Amino acid sequence: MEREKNRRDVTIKDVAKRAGVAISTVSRVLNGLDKVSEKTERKVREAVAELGYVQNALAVSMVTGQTKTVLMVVPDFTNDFNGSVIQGAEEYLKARGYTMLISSTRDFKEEDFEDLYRRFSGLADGILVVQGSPDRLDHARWEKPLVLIDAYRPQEDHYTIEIDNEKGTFLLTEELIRNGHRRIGLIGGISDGSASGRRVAGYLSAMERYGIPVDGRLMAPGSHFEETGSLGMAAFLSLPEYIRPTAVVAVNNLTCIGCMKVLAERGMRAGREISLAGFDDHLLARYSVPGVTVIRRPTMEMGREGARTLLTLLSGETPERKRLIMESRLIRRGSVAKK
Amino acid sequence: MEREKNRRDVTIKDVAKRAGVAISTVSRVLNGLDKVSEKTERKVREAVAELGYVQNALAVSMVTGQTKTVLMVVPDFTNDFNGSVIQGAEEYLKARGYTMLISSTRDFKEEDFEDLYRRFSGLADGILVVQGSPDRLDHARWEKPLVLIDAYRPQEDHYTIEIDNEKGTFLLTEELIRNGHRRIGLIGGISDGSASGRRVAGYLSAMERYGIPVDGRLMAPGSHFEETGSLGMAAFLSLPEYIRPTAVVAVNNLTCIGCMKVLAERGMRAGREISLAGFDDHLLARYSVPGVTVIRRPTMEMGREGARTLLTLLSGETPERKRLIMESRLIRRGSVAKK
DNA sequence: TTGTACGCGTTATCAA
DNA sequence: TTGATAACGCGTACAA
Repeated sequence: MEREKNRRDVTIKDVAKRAGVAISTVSRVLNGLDKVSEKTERKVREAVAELGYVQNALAVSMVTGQTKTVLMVVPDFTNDFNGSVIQGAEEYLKARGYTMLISSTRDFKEEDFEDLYRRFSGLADGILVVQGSPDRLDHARWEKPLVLIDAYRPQEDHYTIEIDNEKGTFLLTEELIRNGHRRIGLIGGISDGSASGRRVAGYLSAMERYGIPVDGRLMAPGSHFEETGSLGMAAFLSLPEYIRPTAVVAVNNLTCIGCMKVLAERGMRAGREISLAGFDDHLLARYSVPGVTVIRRPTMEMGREGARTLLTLLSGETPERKRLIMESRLIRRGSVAKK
Repeated sequence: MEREKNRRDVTIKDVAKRAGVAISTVSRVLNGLDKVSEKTERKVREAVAELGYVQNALAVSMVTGQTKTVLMVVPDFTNDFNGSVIQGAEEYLKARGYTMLISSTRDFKEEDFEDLYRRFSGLADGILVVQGSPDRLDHARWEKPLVLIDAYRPQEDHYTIEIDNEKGTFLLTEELIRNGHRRIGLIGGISDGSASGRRVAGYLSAMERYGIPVDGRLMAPGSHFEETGSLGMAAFLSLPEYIRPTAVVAVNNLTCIGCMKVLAERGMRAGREISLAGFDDHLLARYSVPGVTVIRRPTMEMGREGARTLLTLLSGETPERKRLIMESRLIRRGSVAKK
């Protein structure tokens, strides 16, 4: 069935006729560019109000080449880290007259992004990507401004908003060590040169720094999924006691949640049978009893700064730096027990 | 600074020239409408491939009057109910060639929506609103297809995707009663004729059904925020013991979380010092120890069905019913103790 | 200071 | 089966 196209919306032409001026005059008033006499300006504004005219953004985009729209790409919407980043970005963009298109891409495969680029290149002025952790996309095919959030790009081939991931796991591991733990497990993480790899590195460097030999059996690498956490924790718990870690570092929020799930199922508690420290200050970390020691990232702010950087790029200016590394901090809670 | 407008993208004109045909012919091939000889079709496809032509969606929208875009409005992105609904909707839309614009509106005030309507009426074909709970917007100013998710519209003035909210709190309250509780508190909810009011109603009708007099001191109404939960729970805990509720129903996920926060702060646990039952199967309900008895709603599916209904509307057809009431179920966990 | 007219990339109508 | 061309709504040189 056909959708009528001509809703017979009020156009600039109608306004011009009503105000008794040319459409170019209306345009000038609307965009406040050239000089317009007060009298005509008033006439135009009245006509606009009376007719309830609203600019057709599509038509504007056609001629200006700008859409005033930003595309945001996230792995999914159910992860509260992503939700928070989106929130920060959306508020910033909206306040500046930008509109946000959004798409989720669980896989972050090269070809999925090719599709995205194709579909959105005409629709958005720029793109904001929250990078699922193992990621090697080069994004070279997207020719417009691009900002990556939560990505690790030491080669500085793109603008990025990051935190110091290595430092994060370093601090977590150190915190465990300082509480007397030596058999410390690491759950999740993939040493592939991405942000995830930095977290693994942080664990390793803390161990080395404190002279604790790393035991391969206490490392359960994997993608940043809940299941990685559950499997890892379950595996650790079934190790003979003399090997079993007394404390665990979970590499991100999902793996941390997976760990807690297993503990819950077995009637165990973090900080009692085993200590736990993780990334991101999610609901469960904050309000479970005991709370979980975590690295808290400025999630909302990361979204906001990503948006800010993108708009700077869009305005034709050059942001101060390619990599913006934001502060995160260690939050101590009861999940870490003295040994 | 000026952003160059002519990225000199490949246009349909370029393809036409390269293929040695008229642009109208290229358009026909692309849209597969009229008959085109195999030979010319092949020529056109080759030209498209060689030039890497991609349609300018804006220009298409200008002439067709359709944007193939849907606007989704949510109160915020950090609430995992919203995240899950978005996920369901976005996947459905994307799979059908639709693009999703998104905007968050914490307030759900009439005037904020007026703005939204204005800004997006030219940009989206339809709108999908996840309604913050106390809501009386009539949405009359939005003239295109509209679907409300998680709204209560007995007057059937809009298409809605709902669950039976009254039944939800009824079941939760009943569950507490069956476990021997009689002094049952209700936290959150506003009896304003919206979905929130139905939840209050469910509590009241369960109490009545089981012949338990309702004590006004055990009702802590309020908006669906975390703070309503914390304040309510704190207030209950400070009541003298002979009045204090032995169990509490939290009216939504945030209020439930607020309750748990207070319990955590005081070293108390749901199911021990006080029983707790709530709405929505969030992280904390699932994995805290003990888990929380909740009504689980089919969140992802609600998003999907909302999108489906909207696309049905957009295709010019009429959905089977105005109100789609989806099934939710009670999940029993340790937060409810026998009395 | 204001108006005319062209162009943005596409679809759709009408001829050929 | 194909081609030419008028919209779509707007911004903007350029002319007046």
